[in-house]
Amino acid sequence: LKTPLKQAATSQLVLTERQPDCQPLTTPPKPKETPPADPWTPTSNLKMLISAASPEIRSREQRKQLSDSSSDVLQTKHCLQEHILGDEYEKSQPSRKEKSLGLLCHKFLARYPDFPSPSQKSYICLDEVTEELHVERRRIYDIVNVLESLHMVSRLARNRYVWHGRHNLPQTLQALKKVGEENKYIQQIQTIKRREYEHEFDADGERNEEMASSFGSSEQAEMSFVELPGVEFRAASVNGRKYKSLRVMSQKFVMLFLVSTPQIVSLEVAAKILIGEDQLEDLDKSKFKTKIRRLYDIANVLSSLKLIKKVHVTEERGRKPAFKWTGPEVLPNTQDTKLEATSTTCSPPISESIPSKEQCSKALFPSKGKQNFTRHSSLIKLVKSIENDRRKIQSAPTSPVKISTSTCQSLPVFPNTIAQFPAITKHQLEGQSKAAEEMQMKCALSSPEAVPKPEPSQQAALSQPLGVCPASHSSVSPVILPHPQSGVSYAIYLHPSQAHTVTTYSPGFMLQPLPCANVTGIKGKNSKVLNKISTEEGDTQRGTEEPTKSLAAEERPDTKSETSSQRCLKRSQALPENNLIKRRKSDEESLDTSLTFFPSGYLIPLAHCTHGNKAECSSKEKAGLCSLQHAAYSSPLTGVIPMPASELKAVNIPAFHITPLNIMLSPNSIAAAPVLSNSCLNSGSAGSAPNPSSSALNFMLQHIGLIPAGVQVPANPVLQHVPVSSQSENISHSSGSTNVQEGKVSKNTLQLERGGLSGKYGAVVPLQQPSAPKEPQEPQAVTENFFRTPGGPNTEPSLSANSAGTQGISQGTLYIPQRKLEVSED
DNA sequence: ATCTCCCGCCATATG
DNA sequence: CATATGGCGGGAGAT
Repeated sequence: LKTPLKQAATSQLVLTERQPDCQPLTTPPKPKETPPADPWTPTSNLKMLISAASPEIRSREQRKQLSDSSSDVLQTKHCLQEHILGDEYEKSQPSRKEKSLGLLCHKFLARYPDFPSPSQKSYICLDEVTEELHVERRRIYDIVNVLESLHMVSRLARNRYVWHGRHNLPQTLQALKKVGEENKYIQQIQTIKRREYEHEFDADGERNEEMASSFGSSEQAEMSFVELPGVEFRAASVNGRKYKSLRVMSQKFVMLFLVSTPQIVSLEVAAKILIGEDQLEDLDKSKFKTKIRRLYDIANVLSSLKLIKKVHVTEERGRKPAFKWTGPEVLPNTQDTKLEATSTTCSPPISESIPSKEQCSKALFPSKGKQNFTRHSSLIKLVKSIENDRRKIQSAPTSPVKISTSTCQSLPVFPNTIAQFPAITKHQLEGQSKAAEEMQMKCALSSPEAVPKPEPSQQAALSQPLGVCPASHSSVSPVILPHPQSGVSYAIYLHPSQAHTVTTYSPGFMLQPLPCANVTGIKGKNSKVLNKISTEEGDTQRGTEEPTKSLAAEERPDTKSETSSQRCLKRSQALPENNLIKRRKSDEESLDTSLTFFPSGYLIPLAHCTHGNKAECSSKEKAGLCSLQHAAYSSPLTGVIPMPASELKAVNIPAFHITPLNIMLSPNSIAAAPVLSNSCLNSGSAGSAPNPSSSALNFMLQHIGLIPAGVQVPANPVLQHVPVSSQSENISHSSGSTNVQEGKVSKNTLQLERGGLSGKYGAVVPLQQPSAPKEPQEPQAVTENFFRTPGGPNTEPSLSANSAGTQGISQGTLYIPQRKLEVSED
């Protein structure tokens, strides 16, 4: 009722059919009185006509090519839509796409330089823009609002904006990342995902509880807008209390990318988080829909900026729309002096704009400032959340591992390492324009990404018997599984965070895939694990990487650093653990101190692990950082399995078998994956070979927190299939479902063998390089995910060393239902 | 059917 | 008060 049916009008016209002059409709919009004439006929008719023409044709030459009637109709339609088009002939590409926000945004952006010279500011006059672009004002606001959120423009006065271009982007992103971290977004994501799987929608207290804790209990409406020093909203303008929701949403959305490990965020999750923040009370469906709509709007703009790109995450349930961050990796800033963010809520400081360049550089270089973060609700929340976490931990049923601070501390800190970073960064910055961006990417890439090509040296390392020790850092440790026959060892890096899934690859053998979910009994889980990301759309990405793509699946040196890291499995996200750590950190106030935890899913070369992890890798630091150092790097993967070169390739190949393991770590456990054992390349056959003593294994697992103290894991190959659940709760559920699932499992296995699926399971990374490329191609998507081994060429993953290191982790508990174990192999 | 998301009404903010 | 902003959600095009 409300909206005048434009449709109705349309229909009528259509009926009328060709009307040479569209004119009658000058003011089409409000014919309320013409409701339902024959809605269908006309409409359907029109649809048919349109559909008749293939989309392509339609868009290209629909005009000429189409038959008269159809063209007429189209025209008519066109006229209607654009009431003003006097001469309809011309292009008239009514297709909806032509009017998309994304396209419009491109046009808009085309008007201004990415990096306008500081000296001359460019102003934006909305009236002009709307006119020139032929769009309604409303649309421009959508674009501008998002740009404002990134501080690419700022409003001066009515109708007037200043164009800053991308100068502020680095700082903005850094600030956003920081805020995102402080906001526990990582945890929130986890929570949401977990819940999703557990029970689709059950509104039981448990859930609420969880939610509540995860999202700060109080839902203080904290719609805060993150500002940069020189770019705050001008007093005169939009400052008031209006929340600028689109702006805020946009920033939060971006934060999600910056914070999550694979920098992929599904709309669904984003929407939930954004909703949850303000009001967790009603999970209204309509609200959700609206949020999604808005997210699409934002996403379109961000896509135009090339900051994100659309992808799909495929889960068991099907594929869901998501976006992947393709923007610049955010530097882990260690301190921010310049980058402080202020919430709008507070009185906006009015500061002068600082030359962006300068700012950037300052920001990059730690001047050691204190955090200037303006305190805002997020901090408060943080505190609360921390408390909650602690509480949770303590009370946790399964006695989750607590991360002992001491452990962290024990790790050596290598401040120096960091030092290097800045230099690079600076360098990058200097070249501001795109060149700069590219450079960054390169830098980042150089190191770790190279996963696909392990070096020979690695093999050597592998061959050595590894010590089985828990890695020093809790967060990720490699698990090495001996492979009996092949003699190949695998290292699996478990990531505490979400993954929980580990994949084992067995060369020549059968593997059993254990769907995590099945094993675990948790439905959702696997799905996550399984999802694969396909990037089909990537529309216009910058040329930069194209060439690379062509490479075989295995190696694609990605150009983008971050990308690589993200590529890992889809599933995961950040772990709660990380947050914990962070929090603690924050509590202590010490910046880096000793916390070492790796970003989720990162693969760390053993050798370097120790230091690598330390600060840089620590939560915030990004892979990029690590990469720079080359030594430390991490791969976002959840599970990594190193194998001999020959095998490596196999991984890519569809044919090989992969057994996914679920390892679920208790949320708290930071621990890394344990190194199970190793076998050497040659070990050969024997399953019987008792390489890893079971006791040792158990010890490790327990140590790491992968299994509860009481649980014993058999020392044989079967182990490989051990699922570990990270969440205690899950475990419980699992037991029940286990049986049923088993059947399923087997099925899955078969499928796996067929190929294709490989990608879906956890990430497997071969440590060594495959000598011969067996199967060249796998869908890139899959490959990408799998092989993101960090570590550049130099990096050698020496499993041995690091793995042993972690003692601190001891507390972790590995939950492995025995049954599952049984199931697993057989 | 689902995913996208355009369109534009209308509440608010601004001047 | 007239406009400028921009929240919001219906509903239709794209797949």
